[in-house]
Amino acid sequence: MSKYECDCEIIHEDKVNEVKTKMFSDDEYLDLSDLFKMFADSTRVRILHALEKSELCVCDLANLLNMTKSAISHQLQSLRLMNLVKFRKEGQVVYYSLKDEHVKTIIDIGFEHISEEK
Amino acid sequence: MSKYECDCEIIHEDKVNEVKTKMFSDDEYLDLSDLFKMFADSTRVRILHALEKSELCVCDLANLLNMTKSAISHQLQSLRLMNLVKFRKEGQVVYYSLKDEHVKTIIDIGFEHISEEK
DNA sequence: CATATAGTTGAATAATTGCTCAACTATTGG
DNA sequence: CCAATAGTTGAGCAATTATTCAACTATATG
Repeated sequence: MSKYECDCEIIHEDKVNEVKTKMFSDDEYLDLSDLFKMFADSTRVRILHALEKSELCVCDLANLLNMTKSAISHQLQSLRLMNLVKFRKEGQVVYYSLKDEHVKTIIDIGFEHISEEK
Repeated sequence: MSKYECDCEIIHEDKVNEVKTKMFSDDEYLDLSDLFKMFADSTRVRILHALEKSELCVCDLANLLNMTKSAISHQLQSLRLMNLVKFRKEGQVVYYSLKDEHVKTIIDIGFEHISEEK
């Protein structure tokens, strides 16, 4: 079917077919890219990096990043939906923290990559 | 200065100040989020995952993903700019491959994270 | 109960961005 | 030189999205 929508001939059919067997489903790539979208905004990555250092409330994050509570809260909702942060409520205050170690590992490798560019 | 733009009081000033000393510069977070933008689109992440399996030309990728050469080429330009892929030209054919191991590591941890959600 | 603060939420706006389309370059083969 | 194919590139369109704004809930305190 690819042949009908792609605007060129297969150059290396064997290689393409072999790679095709090793690829995942479209849904898995969509899930994966949705996950990385969380790291693809500097506000969210700053939130994640801050939470890596300490549990913080919305107000703390707003002060740290010099942004409104609303802006921070919106981003925290996205991060919650992607299972990257968890929270606990104590009175009026909602404390956020990282859900697991994946976040730290991903950010660390990212920093490693951009450091090597220089 | 934060006090004038943030719409709330600092709740935990000590924690916030401590985290502040551990944070990186705004530019570094911008670079980092730019890097993760490359993984934040399902087309690009499929290209990267395919190149992890084998060196491929633009035509191969277009066939594999059932997209036009133009769309693939545009994405490859972005990936080149972010130093994630390299290429070699052989006649009319341009072969792309991954530039280093960071891509594989980042994708692997991403898959690990979304697999654990189920 | 009234007030103040922490936080959430939905709509709207502005900016970003992925793909298409058309035109272009480069290389190969007749 | 001409035709065909691989690949690139820029403009434009459509869709996505980050932040703002205003209204809202929830909790604590007097």
